[in-house]
Amino acid sequence: MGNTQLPRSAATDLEAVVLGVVWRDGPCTPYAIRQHFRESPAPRWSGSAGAIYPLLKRLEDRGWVKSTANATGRRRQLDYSIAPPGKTILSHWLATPNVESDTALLYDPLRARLFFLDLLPPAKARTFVATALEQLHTHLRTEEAEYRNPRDPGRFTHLAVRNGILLTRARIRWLREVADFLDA
Amino acid sequence: MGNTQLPRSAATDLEAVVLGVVWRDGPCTPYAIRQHFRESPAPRWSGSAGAIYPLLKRLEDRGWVKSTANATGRRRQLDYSIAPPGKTILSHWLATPNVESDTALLYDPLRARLFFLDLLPPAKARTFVATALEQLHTHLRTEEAEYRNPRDPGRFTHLAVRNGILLTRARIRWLREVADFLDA
DNA sequence: CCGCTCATGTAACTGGTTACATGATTTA
DNA sequence: TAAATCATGTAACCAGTTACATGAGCGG
Repeated sequence: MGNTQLPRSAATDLEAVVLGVVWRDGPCTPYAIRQHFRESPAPRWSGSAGAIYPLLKRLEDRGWVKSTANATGRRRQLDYSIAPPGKTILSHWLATPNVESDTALLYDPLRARLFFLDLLPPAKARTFVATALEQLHTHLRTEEAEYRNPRDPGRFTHLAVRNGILLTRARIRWLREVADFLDA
Repeated sequence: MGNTQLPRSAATDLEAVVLGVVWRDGPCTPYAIRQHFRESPAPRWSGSAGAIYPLLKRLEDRGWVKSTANATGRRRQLDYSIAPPGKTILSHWLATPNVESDTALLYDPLRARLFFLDLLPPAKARTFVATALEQLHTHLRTEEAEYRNPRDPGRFTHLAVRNGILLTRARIRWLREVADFLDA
C-alpha cells in the first residue's frame, strides 16, 4: 500500500528535455536549466520556476538524476547530474519519434487565423499579412546572424538554428502566397 | 458583489477558433465543432468533449454566441450561432497577430530531440532520422493529394493546405541536412 | 545600508486532457 | 432486440502558467 513512487518508464517532453540538458551540460543548477529555456527562441516552455523546481525533484525521486550540495557561500544550492537510469530513459525518448505526434503537422497560429480572414475588411486583412511578414523577416535575420556566428558551441547547434531558418523561410514564402491571393 | 460574469474582451486561441468555426459554418452543434478538430491534421487541440461543451457555455455566457434548441427527434440538441459581440471579438483576435508569439519560432519536436542525438549510437541516430523522414514524406503525399483534390470548399482551404506542404517540405529538407551531417 | 539582481521555492490558477456516464439513433 | 455508433455532458486529473515570498550576494 502507501503512495510509493511508481517507477515510471516514460517522460513528458519537458521532463525529457530537462533530462537532456542535465546530461549535456553536466552538473548544473535548476537556475541554469531555467536560463536554457529563457534563452530559447521557441516559446514552447517558459522555464518557469513553478515548472522546473518540482520537476527536478520528481526526476530525482525516480532516480533519473542525482543532486549534490554545492554551497559556494551561504546560499543553499543543488547541482543536478544525470544518473544511469536517466540516460536509459533519455535514449528511449530519443529513439522513439515513431509516435505520430512528432512528425505530425506543426501548429502554425498564422494558419489558424487564416481560415477566418474573410471576416476582416480587405484592407485590414492585408495589414495583418504585411505585419506578420515583417516580423517573420526580423526573426529570419536574427536566425541567420546566429547561424553565421553561433553563441553556443554545441555539436548540433547550427543544425538547430538551421531548422528555425528553414521553417521561417517556409512561413514567409507561404505568407507571400497569401498576400498574392488577397491581391488577386 | 457576487460572481457576475466579467465581460471579457479577449479570447484564448481555442475559444477564438471555435468562435471562428461557429461564424463560418453557421448554426452548428457542439458535436460538429468537435469533428472539425478531430479531422484537423494538426494535433494542437483534440476537440475533446471536456473542452468544447463547457467552452460553448462560456461563450454564450459572455454573449459571443447564442444557442437555439434544435430537436430533430427526442434528442436534446443545441445549435450555436455567432452573436454580434462575438464577431467583434473574433475580428479583434484576427487583426492582432502583433503579439510576438504568433510569429515566434514554431516548436518542432524533432528539433527538440536533435540536441541530444549524441547520446545515441550513430546507427540508432541514423535510424531515428530515416524513420522521421519516411513519416514526413507520407504526410507530404497526403497533403499534396489534398491540395490537388480538396474536400473542403472554403475560400482559404487550399492556402491552409499549402501552409502544411511548405512546412513539411522545410522539415524534410532539414532532416536531409541532419542525415548528411551524421554521415559526414 | 539601500536597492538591484540572482536564486530557490511555493500557492493558486488555467486550459486543457482522459475517462466515464448517460441516453438517442441506427444498423445487423 | 442487441450491438454499435452518435451525441451530450461531467468529474478527476495534469502539466504547465503567473504571481508571490524569501533570502543571498553585490554594487552604488
